[in-house]
Amino acid sequence: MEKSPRNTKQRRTLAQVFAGADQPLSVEEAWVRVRRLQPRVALGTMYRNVRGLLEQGELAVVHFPGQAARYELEGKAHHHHFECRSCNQAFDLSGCTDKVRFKVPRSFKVHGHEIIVYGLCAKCAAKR
Amino acid sequence: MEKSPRNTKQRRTLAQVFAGADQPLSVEEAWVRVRRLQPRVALGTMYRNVRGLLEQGELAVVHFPGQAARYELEGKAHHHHFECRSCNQAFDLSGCTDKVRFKVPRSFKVHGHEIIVYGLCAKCAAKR
DNA sequence: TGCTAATTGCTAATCATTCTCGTTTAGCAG
DNA sequence: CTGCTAAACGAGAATGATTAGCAATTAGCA
Repeated sequence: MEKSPRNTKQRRTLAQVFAGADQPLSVEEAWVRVRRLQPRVALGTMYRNVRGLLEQGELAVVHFPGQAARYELEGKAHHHHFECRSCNQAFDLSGCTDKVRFKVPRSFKVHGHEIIVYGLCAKCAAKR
Repeated sequence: MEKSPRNTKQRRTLAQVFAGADQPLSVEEAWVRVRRLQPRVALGTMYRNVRGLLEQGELAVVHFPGQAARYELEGKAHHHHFECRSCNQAFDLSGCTDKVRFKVPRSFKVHGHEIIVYGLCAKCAAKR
């Protein structure tokens, strides 16, 4: 047989936090939320579980240049992200012009792509 | 008056290495090449100078999810990157379908975007 | 209810990057 | 050409994110 991931309380709480999140969370951001529901969870456990959920395909990574990795529930429609250069928050951008064609050499094998748009979010843009 | 960046030997060698590079280099990759021309350069100095050149607008950063930052000469034509998931090398992709339109809320201010295509490079794809 | 391997909490270790500090040196004044 | 001073250097310690190691817990099946 394969593996048998256990349904621990901290794993459940973590999944619950991501399910209730409206934007990608870093491990530490998630940790803060998890501890509100269940104090005394180790940060290391957070990393382990995030990795676990990631491998099970329940979470997806979102990388922002120069920042800690963030995660969100997998299975959303194909979308990309916006990063505010002022407050560093991450936002989801629905849709992606699928016309995106890149001049990748034929010999290369394309698995996917990632697009990050950056600038200022509404709040930060208003402050100027 | 402003600042006065000194024209040191290590700064010159570093610029020279980037000028001769055909792909984005991480600080450590650049370090290896610099030391071939000039042994006994400290890694910390590499970071300092990369940052300096970056601030002077002579270098541009390229971030690859989960990897150390890479740098390349600034001023190339608008282009994006390909990351090989097997050998982790970075390749330049010329051009960018400028039709790329994202559904960013009007209130957001867009500064730019970054696209990363990932998969297998020619060499790694052939090994399968 | 009991057993055992998966999981946890805690701590030490790693990696990339930045910082500190005493020493060297670019580049201008004399 | 010689001196001076702040910028830059080298070496190593410090930081932040993430992973690994290990003894103590515990989920889940017999």
